[in-house]
Amino acid sequence: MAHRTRRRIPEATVARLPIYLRILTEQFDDGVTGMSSDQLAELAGVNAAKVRKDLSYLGSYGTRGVGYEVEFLVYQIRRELGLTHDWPVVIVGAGNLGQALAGYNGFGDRGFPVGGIVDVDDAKVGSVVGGVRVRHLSEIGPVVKARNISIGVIATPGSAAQDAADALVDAGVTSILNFAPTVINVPHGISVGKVDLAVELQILAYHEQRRTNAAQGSSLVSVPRETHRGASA
Amino acid sequence: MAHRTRRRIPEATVARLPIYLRILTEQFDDGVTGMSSDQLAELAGVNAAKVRKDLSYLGSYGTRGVGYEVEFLVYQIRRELGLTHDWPVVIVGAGNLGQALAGYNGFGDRGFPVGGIVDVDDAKVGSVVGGVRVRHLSEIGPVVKARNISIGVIATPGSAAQDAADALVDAGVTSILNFAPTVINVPHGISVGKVDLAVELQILAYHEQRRTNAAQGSSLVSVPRETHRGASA
DNA sequence: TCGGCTTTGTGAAAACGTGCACAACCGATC
DNA sequence: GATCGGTTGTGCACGTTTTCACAAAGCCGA
Ligand SMILES: NC(=O)c1ccc[n+]([C@@H]2O[C@H](COP(=O)([O-])OP(=O)(O)OC[C@H]3O[C@@H](n4cnc5c(N)ncnc54)[C@H](O)[C@@H]3O)[C@@H](O)[C@H]2O)c1
Ligand SMILES: NC(=O)c1ccc[n+]([C@@H]2O[C@H](COP(=O)([O-])OP(=O)(O)OC[C@H]3O[C@@H](n4cnc5c(N)ncnc54)[C@H](O)[C@@H]3O)[C@@H](O)[C@H]2O)c1
Repeated sequence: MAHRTRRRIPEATVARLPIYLRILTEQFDDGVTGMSSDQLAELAGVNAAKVRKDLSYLGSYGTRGVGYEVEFLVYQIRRELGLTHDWPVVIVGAGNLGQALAGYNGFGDRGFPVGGIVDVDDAKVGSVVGGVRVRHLSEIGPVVKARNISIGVIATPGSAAQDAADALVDAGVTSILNFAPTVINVPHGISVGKVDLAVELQILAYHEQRRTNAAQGSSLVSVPRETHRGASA
Repeated sequence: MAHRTRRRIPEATVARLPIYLRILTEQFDDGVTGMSSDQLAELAGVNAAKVRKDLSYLGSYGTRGVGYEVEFLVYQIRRELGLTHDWPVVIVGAGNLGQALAGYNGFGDRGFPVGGIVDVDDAKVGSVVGGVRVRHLSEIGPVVKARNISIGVIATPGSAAQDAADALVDAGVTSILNFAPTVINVPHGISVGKVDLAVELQILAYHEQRRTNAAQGSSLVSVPRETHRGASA
């Protein structure tokens, strides 16, 4: 019987499964066939209970008193994440980043081969990067359809990111990974992931700043902030 | 009234402040001087109440019935994030990614100039990328101290990431941004951020897979991970 | 000064995520 | 076949984050 609702995995868990997967794959390649949640937790840098709860969403695939069979777990995680087949991606923007990504093997190696690259710059159209010929943005539709691509990567300047997103959606892509430092709007039902370097660095800066403030200031400080009046600054 | 403990901003808020900051800065450059939480929320793709609560951690800097003064808010966010001065970074690994990062202006433009690059490959040591000369990893200590660097970026292969992290920590760096697909161990008190391409793509693959499963299966609504924009408006 | 309109700031509730603790269970050993 | 050490799977309590909803507050025109 089909379940009434398809098992839904918490977003936080989905974000950790790829990490478990990578560790388990490495361990298996090293000849490790079985692991406990404690060992996996250690390698992943998380709590063991969290590992068990995460894995429990896949089903009860562990053996009490023993642990998990690595190969089987790899298979289950791959299945759950939809990694049983390749997901070709199309890259929009063949600049520094786009070229680096296209040439990066860790991309195709993990089941995400570059199925196409497009740009608007005629100087770049026609050149070959990472073994793929750069096409013009206007050809994105056929490119996407030819390989049945559903994931797009935006590597354009921020000012062109929304255009790129629109073009991707028009072409039929339903998931987007955005490297441009811009919030993009997409219709309902399209998934968007983002990688924003400046945000990551600024988060680190915040912690750095707290650290130094805490070190030099006395620990009892309260910030005497005024009620902010006419701060026309 | 006065809190004994230093104001602590929730991590989720810290992660959004850089986005608000970027939007506000752009708007200010476009001549916008005032904004309501609704407008900012629209541009940031989040809920307006969340914007207000986030900003309230900085203090009460809005004006009821009017909104926020953009320039003042920019100043306050920058101050809170510790962006009132530059944070030079040291890059470990001068390969494809390391060179792309070093040559990327959006890095220094936002207050994170590349203060040094190190590698172990003698063929790369001595060359100049992004205006900075590549030094040997063994010189990382002096490089870090010379410019009082506290943030390090790992752009080595995964197999060398832990070594790179250890070298960074030894050199005195207290925050690390890791681009290698490896979990790194660091002593207590060191902040670590990570950017993992494969993880992001695999999260998208999961949602893609659910979508297609749902389409052929029952009529259950799938909830995308991070979709913005209402259809109307 | 007043009242109507707008928007903030924030309590409180709901939703989500984490970690403890332990019963249930497995395999091994005697 | 009973006992034992070891590990899973999960109920529960706790912490964090999001969202709602509304009183308080500012602005403006009458
Ligand atoms: N270079 C890095 O190390 C780095 C790191 C992090 C983030 N980023 C971000 O990645 C994006 C790209 O960076 P980059 O260094 O590759 O820039 P780049 O200028 O080298 O490349 C941008 C490319 O996009 C193309 N382009 C412009 N408008 C387009 C459009 N509408 N459709 C298709 N292509 C279009 C341009 O022709 C160019 O080839 C930027 O948003 C940047 O902020 C770059
Ligand atoms: N290239 C990309 O587009 C891309 C994208 C995302 C993530 N990554 C990740 O970034 C990392 C680097 O990728 P890359 O393509 O630049 O690889 P790369 O092989 O081009 O460069 C790696 C560099 O690190 C140096 N190195 C090796 N061991 C070192 C050590 N112990 N200390 C200092 N330097 C050392 C090597 O000499 C080399 O110059 C990898 O972990 C990769 O998975 C790359």
